[in-house]
Amino acid sequence: MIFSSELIKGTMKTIVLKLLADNKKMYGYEITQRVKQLTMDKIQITEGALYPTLHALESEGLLTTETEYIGKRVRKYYSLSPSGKTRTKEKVIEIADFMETMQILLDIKPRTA
Amino acid sequence: MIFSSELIKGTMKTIVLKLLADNKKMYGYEITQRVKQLTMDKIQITEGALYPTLHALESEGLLTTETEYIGKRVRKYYSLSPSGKTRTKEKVIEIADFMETMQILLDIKPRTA
DNA sequence: CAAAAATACATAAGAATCCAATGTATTTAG
DNA sequence: CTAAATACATTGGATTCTTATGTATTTTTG
Repeated sequence: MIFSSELIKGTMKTIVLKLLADNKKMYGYEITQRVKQLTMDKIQITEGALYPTLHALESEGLLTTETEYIGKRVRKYYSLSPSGKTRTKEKVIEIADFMETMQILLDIKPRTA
Repeated sequence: MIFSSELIKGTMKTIVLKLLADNKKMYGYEITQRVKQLTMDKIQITEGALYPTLHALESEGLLTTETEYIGKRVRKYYSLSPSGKTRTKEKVIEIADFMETMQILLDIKPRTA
């Protein structure tokens, strides 16, 4: 099952931020592949969605970039800025809280891990 | 805390459908108040968001309506159609699955209820 | 009782966000 | 040598919700 896109709306930024928090630096294509792998293909971040998001986060000052050349190919690495780290924590907490609220509202029992 | 609106995007329809599954019939204003109450003010569904959603669900054939007069005031009740009931189950399962995936991705531990 | 708040419906313009499609270019695998 | 994978990016469009506005009735409160 691939989740309908409207569910992913609103979580894109947080997913990207969280991955960068766990991995120090990543480049765009790597992010799409990592999400695909971590979610067992349930969430597919397309490049048309990712790159605008990365640019938006960068212009908000949450990300910094460094460019590397792999042969002749450009690779653009993204990392969290200090404010990016703070914001990531806030956003993860917000989603966690939101999901608890939704579980009550939709009467979903969380699995005991 | 009120959740940033982009999180709620994509869950509106499911919230409305689930409330109707639990309550047989409800009217618009009642839905906004119930959500507010059930979520302890964390989710506020505005009327500008709700009515278009209700009309969309109705035109998809998931809801049926009946009008009542309370004094001179119109009250429009919404109920699930048979296909609405089916769809509600599907959508709740989808969100439950999505939330589990997000918990893995964001490394969130679900509370043991 | 008059004014304010709550109840109850609704629409319209706009912002935000993501998707699909498209484009370019390099590298690797068959 | 050709196809697939890697890697960047933009554009137009659809969807979805917000803000603002509008109308009207009923209830509460000073």
